[in-house]
Amino acid sequence: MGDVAARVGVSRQLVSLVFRNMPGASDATRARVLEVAEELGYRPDTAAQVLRRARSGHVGVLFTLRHPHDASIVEAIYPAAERVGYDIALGASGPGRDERKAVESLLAYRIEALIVIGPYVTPDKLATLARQIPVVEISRPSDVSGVDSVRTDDHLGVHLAVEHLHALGHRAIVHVDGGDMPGAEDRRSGYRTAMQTLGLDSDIRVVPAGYTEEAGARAARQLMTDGTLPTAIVAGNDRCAIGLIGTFTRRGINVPGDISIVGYDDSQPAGLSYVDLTSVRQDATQLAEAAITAVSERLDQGRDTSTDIVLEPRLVVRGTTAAPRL
Amino acid sequence: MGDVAARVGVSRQLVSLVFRNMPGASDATRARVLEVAEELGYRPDTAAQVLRRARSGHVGVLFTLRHPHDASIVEAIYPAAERVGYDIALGASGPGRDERKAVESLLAYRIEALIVIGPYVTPDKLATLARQIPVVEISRPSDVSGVDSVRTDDHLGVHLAVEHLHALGHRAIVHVDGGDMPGAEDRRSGYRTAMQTLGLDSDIRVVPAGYTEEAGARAARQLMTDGTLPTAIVAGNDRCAIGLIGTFTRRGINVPGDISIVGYDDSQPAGLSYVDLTSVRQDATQLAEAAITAVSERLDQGRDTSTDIVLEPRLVVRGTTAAPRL
DNA sequence: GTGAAAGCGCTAACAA
DNA sequence: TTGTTAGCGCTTTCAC
Repeated sequence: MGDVAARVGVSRQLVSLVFRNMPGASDATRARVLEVAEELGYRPDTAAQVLRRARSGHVGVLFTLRHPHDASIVEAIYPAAERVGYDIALGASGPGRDERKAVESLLAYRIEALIVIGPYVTPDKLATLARQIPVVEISRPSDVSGVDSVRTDDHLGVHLAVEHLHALGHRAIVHVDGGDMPGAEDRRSGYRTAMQTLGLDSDIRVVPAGYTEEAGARAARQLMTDGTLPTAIVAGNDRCAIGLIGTFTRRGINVPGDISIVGYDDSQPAGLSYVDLTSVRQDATQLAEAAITAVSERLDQGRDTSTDIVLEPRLVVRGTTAAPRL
Repeated sequence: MGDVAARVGVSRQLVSLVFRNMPGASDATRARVLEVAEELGYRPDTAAQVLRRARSGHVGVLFTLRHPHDASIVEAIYPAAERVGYDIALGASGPGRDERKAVESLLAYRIEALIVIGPYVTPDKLATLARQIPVVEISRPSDVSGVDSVRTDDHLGVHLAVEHLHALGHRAIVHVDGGDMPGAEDRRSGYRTAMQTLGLDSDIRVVPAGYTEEAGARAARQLMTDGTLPTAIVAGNDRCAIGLIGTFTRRGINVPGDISIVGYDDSQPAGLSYVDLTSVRQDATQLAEAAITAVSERLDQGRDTSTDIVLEPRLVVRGTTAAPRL
């Protein structure tokens, strides 16, 4: 930095101002500084900035690499964070890296807040974290005080799915659920109340599964073993739905001819031409923005009460749902 | 840190030693320091460490969030890096975050080397980078001097796939390729020479596609339009294979009954029960370890020549390949 | 717009 | 094992 300053013939703090886009330097000087910096290959050192500043300006994001929908959220977090002036520090967890280590490492970077995507952090761990920095959990209603949550209205989302199937003429609608994954409980209860509202109490049936293709595949096999298939299924999420479809199709059961299937998330695979899955859309961009907004409110506006932001889901009708065969 | 030292009744540098696992502190003191640190919630500040040390001890990893196989590699990089004492700084690129920004930000963290996973960095950009720090490219043979590369022998991998199909009795074997994606060129040429070696010159046919499900789906539609289908396909990668299978299956073409399909990567979806895809395995763990080894050789052993590490692929036979229908 | 001075939290080199 | 000293690259404050 000294080199740049010397070469341009200005002071070091002027160079610092320029790089931080602060007022105090003329446009000409600004341009000159940037030009010389480029020439010299100078780049401000993040570590030094973080060390010197009172605040690090970094928000940690804890995520797993396995879920396409989570990946979309991570992607959307970057531009959202940029808009409010925060940098992102990524922490991956998964086999080979437990989330404890990932969190420790993020904290060592002095992150000011943590956004948690995905299901693998226990509530009490979150509570401990929340005592140190603001924590926002995406996709799961947080029962932990001090932790904000951002999610879509899963109750309503499943309601939309069930209504859609009912409108097509289905009555035997099964819910293949997400077990204890984020949002699964709300989706289950949404299914139950929707069925009741539509007068289908006696058709209520929940098959326990999970948020993976393999869980969907297992549920499909179980349904086939059990005897008569339902005419429609609301799956816990898209991955589960895809596992169901793959398994049914392999056994000669046609989707949507023999059975209609609705997914949840409207993640990238749902839109693929040969999948063409009817799904409940959880907008990744909206979730990301809401999460960053929650962070910014805590950090920049001094909010100190928990918030639970609930976004509205939307049903995206595609080719895996049709009227039941008569 | 001062607090911890004071509380234990030792010097600050002793505390520093303990946290860096350096010799010079007795076991008893070590335990006491750790205990008090825990109690006080003390954690060494990474920014300060990086700033002070001559070397940052960080290796950057540039990746996209879209490919399951890349995700597996990222996961495997963590334990590999830990073993040689490096920390990982993740930089995601994708829609919402271009790789230029991602790289800039990693560089600003003073990373000592960069591992690039995936295809989106242009060779001349890599060359520029390689002048600043060691760069390792995973999955693609690097044509850029100064850039190391780690990959599997794609030529051989496809050869194994073609041989397997030939042994089952196939002759009309098509390659649905990966376009200009990493490794695609080698896979194409591997296909050609394998076909020639087996005396199937006249059956050689390459359909241009890409590394995504949708590219596979398009290729499948094109093959169906073209008239007679081949009896077997070697796909550019697993995602492409899955797109092929999905599209064929939807049109009533049975896999492997009507057509056998081999993927490439042996990524997570290949092993799913209802996919059960025969595929060429590229071991993510091995790739990750080799990449870290290459980094460590440059950084710790002073290697200054480029290296190109080629791992051996292995064919994993599953359910999407069978003898052709007579 | 400048220049001087201080210090973020840590590591390193050395002598004790 | 300890204390001392110095300084990583930057931001901040203040008087000019």
